[in-house]
Amino acid sequence: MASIQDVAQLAQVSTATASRALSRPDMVASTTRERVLSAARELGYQPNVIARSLRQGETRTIGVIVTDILNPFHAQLAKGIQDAADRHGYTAFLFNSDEDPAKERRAIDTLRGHLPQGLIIVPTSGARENLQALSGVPIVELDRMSGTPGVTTVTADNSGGATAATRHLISLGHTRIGMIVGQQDISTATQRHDAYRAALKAAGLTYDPALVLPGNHREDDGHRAALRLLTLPEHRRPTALFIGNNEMTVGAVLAARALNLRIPEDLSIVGFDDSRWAQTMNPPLTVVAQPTYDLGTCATEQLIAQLRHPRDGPPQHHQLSTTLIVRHSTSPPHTPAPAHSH
Amino acid sequence: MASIQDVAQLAQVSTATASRALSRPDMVASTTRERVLSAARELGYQPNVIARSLRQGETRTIGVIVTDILNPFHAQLAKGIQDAADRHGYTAFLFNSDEDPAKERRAIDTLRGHLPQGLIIVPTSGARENLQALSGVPIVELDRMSGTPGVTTVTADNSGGATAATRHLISLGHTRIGMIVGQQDISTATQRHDAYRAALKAAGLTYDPALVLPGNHREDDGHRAALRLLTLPEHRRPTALFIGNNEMTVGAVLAARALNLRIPEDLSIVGFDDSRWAQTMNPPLTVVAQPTYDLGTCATEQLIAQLRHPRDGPPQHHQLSTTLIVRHSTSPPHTPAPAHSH
DNA sequence: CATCTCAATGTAATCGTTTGCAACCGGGTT
DNA sequence: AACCCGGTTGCAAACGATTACATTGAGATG
Repeated sequence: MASIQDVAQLAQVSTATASRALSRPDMVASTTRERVLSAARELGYQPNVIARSLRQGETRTIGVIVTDILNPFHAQLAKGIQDAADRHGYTAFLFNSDEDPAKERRAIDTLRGHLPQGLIIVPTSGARENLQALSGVPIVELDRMSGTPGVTTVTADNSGGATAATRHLISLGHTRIGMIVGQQDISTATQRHDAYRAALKAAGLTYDPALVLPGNHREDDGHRAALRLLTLPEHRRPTALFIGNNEMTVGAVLAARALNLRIPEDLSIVGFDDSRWAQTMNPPLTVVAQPTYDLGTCATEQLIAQLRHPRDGPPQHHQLSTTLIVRHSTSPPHTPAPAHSH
Repeated sequence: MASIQDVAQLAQVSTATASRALSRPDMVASTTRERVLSAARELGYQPNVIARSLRQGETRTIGVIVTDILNPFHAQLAKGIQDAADRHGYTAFLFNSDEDPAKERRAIDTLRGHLPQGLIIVPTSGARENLQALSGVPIVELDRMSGTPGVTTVTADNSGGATAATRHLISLGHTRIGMIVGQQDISTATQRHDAYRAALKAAGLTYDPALVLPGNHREDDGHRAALRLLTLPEHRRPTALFIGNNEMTVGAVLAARALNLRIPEDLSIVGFDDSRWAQTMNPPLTVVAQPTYDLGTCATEQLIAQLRHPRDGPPQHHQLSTTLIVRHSTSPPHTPAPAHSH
């Protein structure tokens, strides 16, 4: 691999001038500049980022840690981040924590050695502790908030989305609305849960804890939880489910199918986060859509702005709006044969 | 960030001993070693990978370029690669070419500056040219083969899969089997196409070029192609479709639905590559499944083996087997009302 | 014509590590 | 007592870029 020494030698100048010709064109005479540039071209010279980073103390690299790259939601976040970073001349280093604090810790340590100039992270429940190892590096938390002090956050309007979802079900006439909620220590889960509860209350419906089950964000958690909710005795079984994340929604839909419940006739379902799957499943799923790709780009823009002009002020919190997309998995509840006239 | 100098100073040794204590424990007296290690621990020392790479000329980094991280197939490849790389102490640098040779070129250039020790790539049609910039770096082509000389390849058994898919449809009694095939210059597309053709021939069926349409691997290509095939006059319309990749299959299914064709009664469909979507769509899709994650890990193992023991022999070609999974999107053709008695 | 100025270039230090080589030391051998 | 040996350690040179500072030379100024 050609080094700048080779370029300098071929162009008959010192490495200093060669370097300047390439990165500070106006500091060198035009004739020499040409000589250097053509030498570089001839040798296929590509600057050694490693050496440059070492000298300059800046790597033009940002770290990215998501919890599950196989989840299309995260894949899309990652793509938004990478595209935006690329536009600004930064390289994004992508890691996976698999929702496991220990893996997150390892990712952070590996990252640290690479001297990232900033970090965008979808935090696990251990993030608050793990992130202490990275003091001095600007951090943007994406999608969730771990409560780490001083970090900028970029999230979706979870409350608004959950409120809209719950109101939608209420307006259709549902009174027994179940919810499958994510981990208690993940901000998105609690926000959605709180909003659901508030919306019920605002409509004068009672909040029934028996209709709310926790899950660990994965498909089988959704499956298990849905199975329990949907096998309650007929008069207590929820006629609608609001499910707190995309993966669990898949599990819940499959559980409903396994029980031979028709959607939406026997059970209305609203999921959180739109996806290819939600659009093409049968029937198409009513969901709260998030601006996923934009969440990624927004986080990146924020981070890079911060790298350019280091802030002192309090950390910022950006919230992108969500949209309820009504498809065909929701309808008025099917009133059971023996009319229940109050 | 604490450097090795700080550690050395705190432990009252030279940087040389500090370095050795950390990376060549047996070269230093146990008491000094302890002193250094505890100093390192106390300072939270994390070696600067950049400086180390510069000195050693090896970065313990491998580049990864896939064509579309949003495609679950590629996301899974990426995960397989990252997990395996991690196990061997390598860091994977992930890039996206978006199926665009120019972007692939840029990714390679960026990568080059980071001095990756090897590259795993799902090549675009321009790869053969683009890869010349990386001479000297071991390369493994994954999923597809660009024809670049000297590179190791790790692919799925496309021929076997396509053969099984076609035979399955034939054995059900279909005689007009259409195919939507990927780009001509991508090896997976041509292999699947050739096998399909051969299987038809072996069964004594004629290959009808009008039933074979090309697509660019994306959903809307599949949609468009399927629309054209399925609106052929009744007696020429295919009763079954074999579709050459996962994204296009989505488009084709949606096209069939738009035309109110029932699957499998009016149209049998076999897709290539399994997915969550294929399993949960209605009806569940018959597919040729690929060992996606394993393709990723296999590629990584191959690459790392090569880094350890540089080869001179001819490049190796590994092929992982595929499996036909029969679900409910395929059935015998529905004989039209006016019996077509031979 | 001496001096000053400024643009263009070169010299060499620097970033944090690793590592070849030399130095040192204590103990065994001759 | 001189020598050697092997285990520890330190000194200093790399790696490839950038950049503070020194140098050069040509043209402008007095």
